[in-house]
Amino acid sequence: MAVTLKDIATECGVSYSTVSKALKDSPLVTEATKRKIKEKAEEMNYIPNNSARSLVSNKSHTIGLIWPAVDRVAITTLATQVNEALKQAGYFMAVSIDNPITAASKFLELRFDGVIVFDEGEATTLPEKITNNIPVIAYGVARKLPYPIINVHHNWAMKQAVDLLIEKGHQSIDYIGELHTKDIRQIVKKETIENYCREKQINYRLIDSGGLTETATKQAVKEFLKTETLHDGIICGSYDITMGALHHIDGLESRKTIIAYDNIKQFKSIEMPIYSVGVPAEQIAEGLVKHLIRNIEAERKNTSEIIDLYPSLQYHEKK
Amino acid sequence: MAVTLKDIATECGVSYSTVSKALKDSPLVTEATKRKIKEKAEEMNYIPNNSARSLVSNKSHTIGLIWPAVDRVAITTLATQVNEALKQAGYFMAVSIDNPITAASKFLELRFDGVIVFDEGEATTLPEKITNNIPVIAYGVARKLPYPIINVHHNWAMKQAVDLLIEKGHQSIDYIGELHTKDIRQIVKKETIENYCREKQINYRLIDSGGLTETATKQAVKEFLKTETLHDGIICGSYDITMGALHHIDGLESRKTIIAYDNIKQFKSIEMPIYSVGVPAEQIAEGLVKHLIRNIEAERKNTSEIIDLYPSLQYHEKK
DNA sequence: TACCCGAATAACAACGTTGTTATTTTAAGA
DNA sequence: TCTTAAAATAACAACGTTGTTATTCGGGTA
Repeated sequence: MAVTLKDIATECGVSYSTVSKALKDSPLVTEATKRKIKEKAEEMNYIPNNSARSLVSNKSHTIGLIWPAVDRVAITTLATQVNEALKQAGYFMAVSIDNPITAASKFLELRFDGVIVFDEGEATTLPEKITNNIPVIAYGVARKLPYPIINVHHNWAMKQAVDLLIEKGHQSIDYIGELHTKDIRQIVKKETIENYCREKQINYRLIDSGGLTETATKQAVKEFLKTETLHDGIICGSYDITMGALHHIDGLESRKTIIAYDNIKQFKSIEMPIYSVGVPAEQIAEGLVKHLIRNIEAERKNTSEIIDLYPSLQYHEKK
Repeated sequence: MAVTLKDIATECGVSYSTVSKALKDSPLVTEATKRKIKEKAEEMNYIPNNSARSLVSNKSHTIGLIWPAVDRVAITTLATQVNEALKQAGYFMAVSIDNPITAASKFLELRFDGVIVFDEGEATTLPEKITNNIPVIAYGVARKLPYPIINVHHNWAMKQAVDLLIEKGHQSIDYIGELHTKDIRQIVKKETIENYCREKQINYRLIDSGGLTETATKQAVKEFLKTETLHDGIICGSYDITMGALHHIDGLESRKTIIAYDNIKQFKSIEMPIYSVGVPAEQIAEGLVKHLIRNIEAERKNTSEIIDLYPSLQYHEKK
């Protein structure tokens, strides 16, 4: 069916091993021969067989990304960045949106070179039976795993946010975010606010956004405002939550300081200036890829390390 | 490194070909031997090598999905459904969010069995050089391609919507949707409204949502309402656009009829009852998978056919 | 002219499977 | 006990590559 090295060899009147060498620019083949072979290969639309290559070289130059919850906008940006970073490093990224164990098993069967997991807590833990056999790196909230995890330090971000509000003179803080959830990211943010505000002896309230979407938040804040008013120092748990809350915040209320948590850069077309805190997706992607590739190339066993990335504050004004 | 058939064979004191047969439950091996081998394989954590299998059988039982724009919610639902349908049919789905040509070339090298493309028009057309070598099916708006495309007939949907509004007695229609875009889906919807309303001699206005998001629509409709008012018959181009528009529509205005275009089923927690029109994602997924698998198994060449799926109207009320 | 050396190319083994063919083992019948 | 057929298992070729080893082919030198 498909064109093989042998077909090209027959066509060019050389042996197939010469074709193999020619196509990978080996110095063992004359320039003239190489040129002829390459032309012929192009003409015949030769497509290398990765299965055969992988069989002999034990390399597929493909990385599997396990991404069970394809929704969040922030993480979509991250996926794109990871794809880019991997491409740069000479690897192809194949995503599975299946459940983590199924996905990882298949990646193993396909002899991919490594696995990246968008970790969502317990349900996305890969068993050692799998992780003993392939380099893995996770992205998520710090926890003990048989493979490294990159942690964007949500609590450090929240502390920075609180510190800024204090510095700006706010004595009372409102945190708007998802409170009733199993999403570990949201839990960490919420709990950090609680603990740190107590520690700093600052008043705080937790306002449930009722979900991670703009719509949910808009509705929730509307309800909240029926009986209470918002404080001037506000921390929002995500980009979408910020957008939802902003429906009810007058752009001219310059007393207010709003800090949004997120990993994306563009906070554009917002009426009032806001702060954001988080690790840029690009930086996370780079970290994931760098660590994974290093482990692949060193043929190192997975370790339990936790790799911390520290968020930074940014100020956004409508241009 | 990894455990192979040979390792299991040595361990069990049989030949590797017997192990191969045992593991796939061939009747050529005694039950007792099979049991012993299977236990040993499990114990040794044997993971079949897909590269080797693929090399000899020319099957990888893997389908590549080309999905260059990982964002829209509706299409996320579809991806999940496609994954499910493929799994049901015994195939694994690997997604690439890279550009279509790169993705398809890699799928070819990896010797995947077929390709599904979420078509976005010209930029996502695969060249025959690729499509001559692997079964392909696209999902998008009907157009001539060297491979089949499943078309959800946006224009038929829009016509149904207009017909319903006419039937309900509305003489003037507002269409809220993305007007300035290269997204062919949006263009088709817009143009169908224009042409069909003219044909039916109905007044219509096109209101630009300024994008496909809820936020953009909310803002756009707000602007619009500063100088004009909405008609009672309203068609919204998507789920998110509907949500955006609903911010400005009083839940009690029962004179109004709102029809939302989308392929998802859940239009929940909406204040006022609305209609929706579209082909359910599940049905699209089923169509894609059925056609693709059929072509794979029949080893048929790709054809240029256009496969139409017809949308249906649904009524949604808050429960 | 015969010899040798290096350059160019060819031949071959291996990777881990599957499916076909060959060999061994088992048990039944005489 | 021997023969024979069937059942069980073993051996082998093939899939398309890569990397190593073997062979061939031209010169240049004696």
